[in-house]
Amino acid sequence: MTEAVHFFNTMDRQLREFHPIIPGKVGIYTCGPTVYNFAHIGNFRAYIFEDILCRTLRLAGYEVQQVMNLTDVDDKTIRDSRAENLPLKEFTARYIKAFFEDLKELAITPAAVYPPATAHIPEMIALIEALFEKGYAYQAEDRSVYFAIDKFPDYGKLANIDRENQLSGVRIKNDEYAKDSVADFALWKAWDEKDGDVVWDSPWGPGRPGWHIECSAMAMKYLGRTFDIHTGGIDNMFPHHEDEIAQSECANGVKYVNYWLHCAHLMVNGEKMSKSLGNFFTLRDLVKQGRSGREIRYVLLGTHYRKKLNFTFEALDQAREALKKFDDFFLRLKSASGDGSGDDAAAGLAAAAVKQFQTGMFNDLNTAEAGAAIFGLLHEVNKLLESSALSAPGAEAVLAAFRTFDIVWGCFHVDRAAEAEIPAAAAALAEARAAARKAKNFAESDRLRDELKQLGFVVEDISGGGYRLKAL
RNA sequence: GGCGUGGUAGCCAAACGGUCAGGCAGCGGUCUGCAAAAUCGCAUAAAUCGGUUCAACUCCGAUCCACGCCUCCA
Repeated sequence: MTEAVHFFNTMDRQLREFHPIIPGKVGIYTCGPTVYNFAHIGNFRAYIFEDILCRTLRLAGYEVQQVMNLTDVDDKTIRDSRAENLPLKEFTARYIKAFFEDLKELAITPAAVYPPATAHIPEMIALIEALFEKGYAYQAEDRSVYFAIDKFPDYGKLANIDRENQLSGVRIKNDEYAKDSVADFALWKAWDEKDGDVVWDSPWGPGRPGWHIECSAMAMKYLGRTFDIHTGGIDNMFPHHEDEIAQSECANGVKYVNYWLHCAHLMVNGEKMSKSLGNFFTLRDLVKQGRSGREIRYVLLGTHYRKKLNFTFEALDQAREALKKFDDFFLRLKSASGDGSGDDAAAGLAAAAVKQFQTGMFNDLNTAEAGAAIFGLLHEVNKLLESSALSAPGAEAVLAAFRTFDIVWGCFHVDRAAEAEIPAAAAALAEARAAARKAKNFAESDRLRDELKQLGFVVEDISGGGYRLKAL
């Protein structure tokens, strides 16, 4: 059983109910990283969006097969590996490793497959051969192989690009191109000196695949000639995705993708964050500054994926406060020992909140609406806790709702295995403070509280004489 | 030049033609030895100018501003 979900399909710019090719199953292809550097959080905005998408589909009852490629051969990987005098494979391995570490830090659920481009050269060659047979590919004087976009009348349908108008102003160096038309893109790039030892044999001579063909070949290998969802950053829409469509549909004669979902940019100080502009933070930078993956995840999922997100440190501060609030809430729930008179109410509130949460997420991933459901539940249940109306069963119903939220949001960690370990020294101080307090020696108890703070712990008194010790 | 997106309170961010978004921060009260946490209450909106309508933040038009794609980019 699956529930109805709606997505905005870039192809026709409409909100559409999602219908998979095979009932109950979804195949998703995502353009992954080019592994020539550490990914920055602008990149991770897209990966978080895709993670949220997959998790939402799972919540709706789908079995999700996500494929994310690793572009481990292209102009930049070759350029930078040579600059460091490293074999390409060794160079990219470093960033592949870093990428997976970063995914883990952000609690991104791994895709089913991460196919590297260099392991799929034969598939790419086969695809180019098919394009040759059907007359869509040609080899130019520079020995590279190009796709002839004039042969594909649908070219531009995704990005809504009109070739005639498009090409006049921008590209003036027509004469420098060996290809027939300036817009034609490379399927196979003939070897040149700059490529060094990065080279494969092909029916057209030594060289390497063009970037676009990598994705087409791997997507259809793992998901079939037509699959459900293709995602990526909006800047990949043209030309990359447009080119994928051209190659794939011309080679196969069938529709390539049913739903295209594109994520808007992450901005910093009002400008796109990108490697080429140099205005980027890597995840590592932020972690080094004491920001957690959890906080960053919370910030990145807070804005609707089709809207630009302006990244600020203030937003990270806000995330920290909000998450702290939830952590505290879970602790109080777990030790709820009221009279139980509010348990039924809590269960009802939890069920309603889950429903609203789903309504939001299933409506084109409206995280803001889902968030309102989450905070609403927090607020109402806090009142029940305040009046000691909640006992274990009621509290458990609420915790269960948060586990459901976390299927998608992945940042609450209701059942984090161990709470931060309390060192013996801190526990002793807290005990001493409790004793001083009991003896109404408040000067001493305040002094001990300050000492605890030095150790990184906050102590909160609970009415009735108890206290709670929390890591700062 | 072509194509496209957006401008909501101090900050972040939704829905919706008529009734509350939500969060963070702030202010006042309750609780507390004092705090903290929680809780109750409060305030601050819809770039500008027109139009449609009984009614517009929500629809239409114009203007201004910002940003993106058209070239490697999530």
